[in-house]
Amino acid sequence: MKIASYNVNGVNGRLEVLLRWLDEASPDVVCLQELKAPDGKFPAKMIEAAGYGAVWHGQKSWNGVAILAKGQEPLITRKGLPGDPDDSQSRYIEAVIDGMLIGCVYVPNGNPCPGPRFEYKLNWLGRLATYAGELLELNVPVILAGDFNIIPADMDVYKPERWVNDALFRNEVKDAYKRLIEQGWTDGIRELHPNKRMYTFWDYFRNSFGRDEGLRIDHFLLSPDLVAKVSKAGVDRDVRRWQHTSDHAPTWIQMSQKPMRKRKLHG
DNA sequence: ATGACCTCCCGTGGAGGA
Repeated sequence: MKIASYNVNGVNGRLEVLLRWLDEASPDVVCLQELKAPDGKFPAKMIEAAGYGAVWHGQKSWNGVAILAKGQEPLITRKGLPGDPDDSQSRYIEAVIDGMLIGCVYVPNGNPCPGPRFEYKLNWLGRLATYAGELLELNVPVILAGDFNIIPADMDVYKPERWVNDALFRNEVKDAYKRLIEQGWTDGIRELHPNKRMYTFWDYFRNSFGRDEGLRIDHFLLSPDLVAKVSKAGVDRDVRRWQHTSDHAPTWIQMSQKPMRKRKLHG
């Protein structure tokens, strides 16, 4: 079972790229971020024609997240990150697929830093930590996948010294990621590739992709019972080369088997 | 380097992205 995350940077503007990638990569589950479309403009019919059921949480112009499942309808369990009823940004959606809880995450960018946008990011990450802790207590298989807008370590950025004051690499943000790991989540990509550069984003400027000046900011956080089941992980870098492509590349993990529908932990 | 490059919007440049 292959589970992917892809910040499409406009689901309608990139629809051709998305559909081609779905056809070629054939992921079982896809978490999409940055739809940049309101609910009524989500291209559900084209995605269905490609063989995928979908649930989505859109927003005009910005943000927006969706979960796709091959050959089935995801069972939606949540729209929006809990913890602030005044937060109107569409950055979280969650669904059950094959007995697994899939949380699709789009963490705020946070730039410029310092400033209100950075404060919003830190606040959002605090709410995510609270909610992620509740998810772990359920003792069911959970994956939090998406664009975290966090560069976890020096290895995850081409020139760390250039990014020290950026909202993606500030200590407060790296610490927020570490807190999630300390809760018991495992970084699925790093679990399989502990020493490899695994960039998932290259900006449009300066021929960043051609020079491989990238960032690893798209992540899979696995609940403890899923860690032993991850057999492969990778980045579909070729997609970043395509015409009219997103600045992110699709990123994925492969589970060696379907997890049990229910699992009881003892002790 | 307030840069570049790309999306969206009802726009004909601005905001947001990372």
